[in-house]
Amino acid sequence: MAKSSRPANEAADIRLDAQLCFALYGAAHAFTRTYKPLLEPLGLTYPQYLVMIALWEEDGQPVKAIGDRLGLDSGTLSPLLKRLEQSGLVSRQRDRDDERQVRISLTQKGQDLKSNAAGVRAAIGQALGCGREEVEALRDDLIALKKRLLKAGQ
Amino acid sequence: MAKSSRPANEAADIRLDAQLCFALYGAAHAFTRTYKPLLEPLGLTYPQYLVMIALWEEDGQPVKAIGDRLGLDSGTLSPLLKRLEQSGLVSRQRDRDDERQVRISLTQKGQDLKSNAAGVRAAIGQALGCGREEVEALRDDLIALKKRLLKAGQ
DNA sequence: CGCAACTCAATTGCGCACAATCTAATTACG
DNA sequence: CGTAATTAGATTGTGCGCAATTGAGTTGCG
Repeated sequence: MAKSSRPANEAADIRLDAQLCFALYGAAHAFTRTYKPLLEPLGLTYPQYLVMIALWEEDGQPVKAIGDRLGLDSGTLSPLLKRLEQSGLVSRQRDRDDERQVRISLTQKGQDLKSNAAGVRAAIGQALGCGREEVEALRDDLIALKKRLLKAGQ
Repeated sequence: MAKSSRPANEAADIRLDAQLCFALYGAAHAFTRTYKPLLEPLGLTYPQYLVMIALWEEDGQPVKAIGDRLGLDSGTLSPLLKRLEQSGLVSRQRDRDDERQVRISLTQKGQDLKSNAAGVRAAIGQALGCGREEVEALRDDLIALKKRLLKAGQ
């Protein structure tokens, strides 16, 4: 049974609260708002933090690889990486074997920042305020959802 | 047991794929990418579509109410609403009883657009490619997640 | 009443997101 | 070999998202 009042024709229910996309939109914004005060002391925005994680996982990646990893293109990454460079966290150098590529490397300062990330992660865990299993289940559902959406768009 | 290879200390797992926030970030982007070609014929962006849904639910709302509903502030809404006005979908007029407020009303064209929204919704349902129950469960999890995050940030 | 506190909307400035375009470098192929 | 097609990254332009500020309007309180 439906859990609350519904229009007669369920298929046409266009209300915001009925829609998965709106719930996703709101939850994503809530997440970045939660991160903001945690990342501010590190001098990072949330997308910059994602790039740093990608680099902590594997240093020296070309821009393209980072873009594939995060689902971003050069139009977003080029200026973002330039800001990270200005912050002294990464350096950028052309690959000698393929001069089209620009490899992004962590500076010492960028590597050192990784230790702070554990604290951020812990604070987020607190804010989530629910068990690891729940979080992992939701995460996996979202990954599956993303795959279905991307596949549907070819 | 863990479902895949993991660093020794699970609590410190900072990998992108381990994180709920990244899954959420990716799913949200995948959603707006799925919407984009569907909304383009209507001349709407995804956030504009959300505003239109809010107005189809209740016409004549002040900017503040729309902002509360969508979690956006006037810095985002003022220019967005101006664009909707230029598209001929809404009109804006100051409330006579409280001249601080600007009420947003649907034009005839804005009201007519609602019928197209059903098609958009159906196409998204196709792209989701999974049962209504699953979608609703995920939606409710996300709404709960959002509430927890916002509460944690006071 | 009169002034302080508050509320609403708009604006400015910065950063992300993405389409479209451009340049340079590499690869494929005749 | 040489030209066409492809690929990487940067740039430009538009729109969202949000903090901070501004200014007009309203409310509260002595």
